[in-house]
Amino acid sequence: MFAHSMLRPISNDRCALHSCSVCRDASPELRAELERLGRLRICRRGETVVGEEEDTPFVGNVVSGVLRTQKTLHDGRQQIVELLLPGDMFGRVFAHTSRVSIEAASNVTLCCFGRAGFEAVMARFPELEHRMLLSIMEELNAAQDWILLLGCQTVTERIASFLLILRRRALRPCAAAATPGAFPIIRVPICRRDMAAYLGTTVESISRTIQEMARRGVLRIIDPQNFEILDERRLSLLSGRDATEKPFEHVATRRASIA
Amino acid sequence: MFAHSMLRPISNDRCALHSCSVCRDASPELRAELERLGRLRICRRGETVVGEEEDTPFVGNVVSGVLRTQKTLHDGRQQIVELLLPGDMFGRVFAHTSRVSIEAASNVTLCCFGRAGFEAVMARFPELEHRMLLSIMEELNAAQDWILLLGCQTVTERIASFLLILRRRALRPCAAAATPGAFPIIRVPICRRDMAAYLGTTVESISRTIQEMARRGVLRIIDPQNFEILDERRLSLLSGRDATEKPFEHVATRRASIA
DNA sequence: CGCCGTCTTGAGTCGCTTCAAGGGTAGTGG
DNA sequence: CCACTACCCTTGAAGCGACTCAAGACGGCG
Repeated sequence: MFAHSMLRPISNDRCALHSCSVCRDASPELRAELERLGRLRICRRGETVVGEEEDTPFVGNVVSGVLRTQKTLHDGRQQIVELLLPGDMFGRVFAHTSRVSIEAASNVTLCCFGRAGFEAVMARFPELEHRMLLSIMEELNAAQDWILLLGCQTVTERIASFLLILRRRALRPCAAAATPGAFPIIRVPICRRDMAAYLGTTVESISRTIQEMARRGVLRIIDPQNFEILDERRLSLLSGRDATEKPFEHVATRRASIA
Repeated sequence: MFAHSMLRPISNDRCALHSCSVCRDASPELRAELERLGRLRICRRGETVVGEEEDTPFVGNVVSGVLRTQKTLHDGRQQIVELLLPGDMFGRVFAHTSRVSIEAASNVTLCCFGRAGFEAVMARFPELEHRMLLSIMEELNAAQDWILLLGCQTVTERIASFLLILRRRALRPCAAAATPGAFPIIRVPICRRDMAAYLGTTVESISRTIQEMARRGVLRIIDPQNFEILDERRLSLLSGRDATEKPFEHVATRRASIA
């Protein structure tokens, strides 16, 4: 499996992520250490980077493209647990076997560090271990937010939330350079099948819901992966997470109306 | 709110958790430090320990009882994100505002550390920071497993999984002393409403499903919180996570039959 | 060109929620 | 001590959101 991938020293092709992820604000010594250890790797869409319940030979971060981490039930049902965009880290330090499979949801470029080597650097640079702690806490926050989404939101709300999350990420300073000035455009970097596996629904429901949003003038479908947001306010309301909503309707009915 | 709680120095009532959680295997100096900092606190069922989006004044671990961490949508829908049992830690170090509300799902005893003080100890004892990293990674694993459960399992599967998870926890060496020899009995430490909010369903569905399991001889209902497992094999099959299931049925239909 | 994967759309079905009602038990106060 | 309230759990009936199944359009690639 690894034989299919390209591995080459980072020195030839410098990692562009100095301003993101683990390298951001790192002390010069630490950064030098990481650059020495890092190797660029290119994977094609669909390729498996680390298998479920497999050893984790390396950790790293996404340079370009999208990685998905997913779990599979014995009968074949799959759930995407995390989408990793440029700047995100993948792989678990100190975890000998992975609890998820990590696969390329698009063609990706990765910056990989051998796990053992990375852990050795962590031991020598407490700032790196601290940074990892914060990074994993952030991941945990995102996971718990996803639990809320899957546990008590409708398909419409999930899709609206997802689009808004993508939008927020795209507007972050780090990624802004990649899409200059294209504010009302949301680019979904994955196919419907992955959206469905991430949002806990089906491709058909996603298709129907997005078409319905377009019919109501919330967005315009440029092509299946690109949307122009026409009414951000309404999209936010559809997400069920709008702060300006009536604060408390008094105690819970579990489902919201689709309005 | 805090005025309702009892706070007293741990020295009077020694924390019984030397063998669990952060204190386990800690060096004597670190343990002394933590004992100095820790304060026992008792909360009655329903009490809020830390509110959503509030400051986190302390972190700590559960001594007895059950804590729930939950998120609330603006329209009142709630989702329990985590159940914290004896030995589990609550609160986030380095996180100034909590992303969840932490509430007592039963009467609980907590061992609390002031957050600032705890962080100071972490700075002086790298072993503590490392231990926290591992602990949060474990939490992340659990959260991602819950995403799988909520994203693609039926209500029956969720309930069976939940019961088996409780069972596994009860059998852990740490907790085993508390329930000696009562192997086939599962005690559910929370009410139906909390189960529903944790499993992403409704009290009615839970009630129906459990009654159905009893009718089929999978378990016997001793009382609403206690069940005797009559057919663990079948319960495991119902959970949809049995390892001995046909490994691959070939690609995914999203829902499983209820068999 | 023909195959394959992706996306869309329609029709039918069903699992689960919603709504409604009843019994049981704990806690409270007269 | 006993009403009285409140909450918890259960059960039934009805409705609906989302899934399943099926078919067709579109586009890329060997």
